Amino acid sequence: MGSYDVKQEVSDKYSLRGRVFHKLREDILSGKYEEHEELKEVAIGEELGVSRTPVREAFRQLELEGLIQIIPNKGAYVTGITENDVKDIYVIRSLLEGLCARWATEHITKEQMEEMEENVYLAKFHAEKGHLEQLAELDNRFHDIMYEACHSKMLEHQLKDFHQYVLRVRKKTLATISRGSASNHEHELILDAIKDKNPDMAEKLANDHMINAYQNMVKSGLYEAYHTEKE
Amino acid sequence: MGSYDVKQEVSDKYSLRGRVFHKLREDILSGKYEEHEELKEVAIGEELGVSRTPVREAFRQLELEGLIQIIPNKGAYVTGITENDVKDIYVIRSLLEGLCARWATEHITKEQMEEMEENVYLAKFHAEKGHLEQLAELDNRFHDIMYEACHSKMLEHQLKDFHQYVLRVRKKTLATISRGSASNHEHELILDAIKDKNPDMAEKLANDHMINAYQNMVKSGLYEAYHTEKE
DNA sequence: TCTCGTATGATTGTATACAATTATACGAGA
DNA sequence: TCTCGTATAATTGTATACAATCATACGAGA
Repeated sequence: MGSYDVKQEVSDKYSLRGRVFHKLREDILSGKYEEHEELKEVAIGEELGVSRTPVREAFRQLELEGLIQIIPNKGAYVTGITENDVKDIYVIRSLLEGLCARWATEHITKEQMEEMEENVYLAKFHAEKGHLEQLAELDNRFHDIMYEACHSKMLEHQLKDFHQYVLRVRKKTLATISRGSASNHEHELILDAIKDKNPDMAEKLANDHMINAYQNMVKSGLYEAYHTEKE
Repeated sequence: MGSYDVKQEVSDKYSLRGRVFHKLREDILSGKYEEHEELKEVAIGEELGVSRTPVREAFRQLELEGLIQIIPNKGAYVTGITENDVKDIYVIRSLLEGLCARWATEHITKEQMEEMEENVYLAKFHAEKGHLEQLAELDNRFHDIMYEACHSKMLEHQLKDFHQYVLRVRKKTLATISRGSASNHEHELILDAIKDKNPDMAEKLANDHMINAYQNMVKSGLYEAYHTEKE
């Protein structure tokens, strides 16, 4: 594990606040709440069986993630995530994943390199066997390794944030073996570029990898099925 | 104002939580606390004359910003910001400001364009007069306009976050008239590229603008004077 | 002397009570 | 009927009380 554990993993799951935070984020991202809908502390608290305190703390975090807007002494209103937001995130991620790959080329450790190789090798196996669940897991892990390997706390933080943000959408996009297989092949190319100490190539490949992931998502129509808003 | 007011402006200044949040962020960024130093809720509360509740909520926000790390049932520890972090932020910002300029070229409104022109014109005046304070203010505003003009909630959010993050450092870098003047000239070039509907040029100029800002900061030695950590 | 377990204190997690603010409803006056 | 002001209710902001967890100190036993 990297020295910088992303927030969700360290302070969550075992606290009420963390559970509330994740539940609300999931609900907002999955479209349970209407845009501009008001979230009331007591209502959420009762629904989840907790008091207002953890709910309030979760609200503060959601606000910082841009998922809700808190107007002092008034209320909390969901901001939601639109199709355009997702598109924008993928373009931004494309740039940052490229930078990450570039920096990883310079800073990756022997251990990280070995885990990447193992990851790609294993993924190839699961792709052939049609193991979607494992494939998705390995895909996540590949990116996490690269985030850690880039040796930049700031960049790692940003990318993990975005990754979380689009996780639900992304999960569905990998739900086809063909994309999963293609994705893993792209991972392999990025890995080779890093091995060859070719930062330009690594950056470009990582750029393309994100764009491909997005375009596949749009093409496959899985994304539209997920979001049902009118734009 | 844009449709998406950044969090700090909406829910702060008038709440204890907001004040605590800003105070702690300022203290952490300015190096008041040692790295890995523990922040205790009651101590902070007493120091600022508030109860634990607003302190806790501020902690949750600081954690999400990556400035502190909260270990459940243990404590909150400052993460701080190193020279490397600042360098990374500027590189990341360089990419994102470039993307922002590109998108602004496509989406800027007539009103935003006019405000940009006015901004550059005014800044030229204040640069000649040596008005540092106004120059810094206009510089901030120029970037804010561009963030709004790019018409991407996500990108605007990210860039405003980073902007806040390095604000203290940046303020000092503009504290020389020569850089302020050069910076404004670069703004003018970006503005011209946007006016000419030349996204490639706008992107490249915005990239360079950030890199220049960072290099000037390093060269001038203002940054080293600010941070006193051993790396 | 060392180790381990227990007890005590400190600190955070959560719930609740109270204060402040905002929204709404209702009625008086024009 | 309309407007405005007041009263009331609802909601958030803050403080505090209590519960749970963790760290430390101390002493019993080997």
